[in-house]
Amino acid sequence: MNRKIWQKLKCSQSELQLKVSLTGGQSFRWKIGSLPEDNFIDESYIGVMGNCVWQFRQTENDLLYRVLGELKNDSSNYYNQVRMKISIPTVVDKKKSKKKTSVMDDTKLFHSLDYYESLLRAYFRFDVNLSECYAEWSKHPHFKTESDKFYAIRVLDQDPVENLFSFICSQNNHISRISSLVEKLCKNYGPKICDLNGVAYHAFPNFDELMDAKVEQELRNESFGYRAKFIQRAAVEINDKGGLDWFQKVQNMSYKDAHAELVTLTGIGPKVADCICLMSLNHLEAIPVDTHVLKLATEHYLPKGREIKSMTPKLYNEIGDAFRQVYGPLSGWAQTVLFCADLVKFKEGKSKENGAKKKRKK
DNA sequence: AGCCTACCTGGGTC
DNA sequence: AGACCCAGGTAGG
Repeated sequence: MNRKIWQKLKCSQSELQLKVSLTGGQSFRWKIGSLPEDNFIDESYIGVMGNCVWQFRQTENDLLYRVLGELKNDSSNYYNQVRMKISIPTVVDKKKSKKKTSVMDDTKLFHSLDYYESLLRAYFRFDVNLSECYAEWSKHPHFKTESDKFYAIRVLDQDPVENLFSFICSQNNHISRISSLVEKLCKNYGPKICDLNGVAYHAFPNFDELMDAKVEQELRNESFGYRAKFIQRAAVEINDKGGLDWFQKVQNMSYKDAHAELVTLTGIGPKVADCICLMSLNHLEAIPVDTHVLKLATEHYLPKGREIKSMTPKLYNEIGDAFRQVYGPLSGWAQTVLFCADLVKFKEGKSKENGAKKKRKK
């Protein structure tokens, strides 16, 4: 099997919209892009997941994928080590291991095709039938009006380590800057996977790479601002709590207990804790309440006429409960769809404003 | 318990 | 040109 050959995974467009699922603010590692030799006209996405560099695109009935590069030593791969959902049929190529070839020249995949498919099924949560979910959630009028445009947005099942540190970076920030900070973490502390057209692709570092006291200053020099301290401290605290075993434990707790455990870490408050619960610890009833969701909640989910001065823990819980009441056990997924819809509308609104202003200037 | 303020940085507005 | 505002918040008072 060759890296250059596109593989197919059957998947209709009503079950997956790649664009918003990958770039709508859940993960910060997917970029629209292609290789110079690519000669298709549709959009493709390149990014790192599960210690592999992937390229994705989509046809009417299939998800197309290639693995452009991967870490040879993937013992730190969370899908293997932390989740242990997948048994790995590693392809051992004795000839290759004797020869000292760089990863870049290696055109052969390290694992069986089943392995990569299993990764994708887990990552995109293909066990969830999304059309059925949308039908159920559309019983609420707000979801029904929003979902026409924002179809088939999937909640990704991400690596908890990457997810946790990425969302520490997310506070008080735009997606574009969050992405650049996450890239810096990978570039400076993560193992390099391969080079493609002069661009180096790195896996996300393990938390133990971020523990050293000097990391805070290094990150400040890289313009992380006050998040630098949170990252370094959280890494130490995770280690003290048991590292990867701790992530496993938190995943197995009830949602409420997992949330309580996460907020004990420096730099993780209620909102980021819910992001982690929802996106990488399998607690799909978690509702991250940020400024956008607060707005949605007051407009559509809370009793009207209430004056809101600030976000208190009590109000935070009320909003989460209101969404859980309406959307049930996968309410965090429904909330993600609404959030993406609101985010895109917010952006469009801004660009319209700007367009109008430019016109006025003329 | 609720409310306030400081916190880094980069991009946009006026 | 140079304040000022804001962005998927959190800690500490």
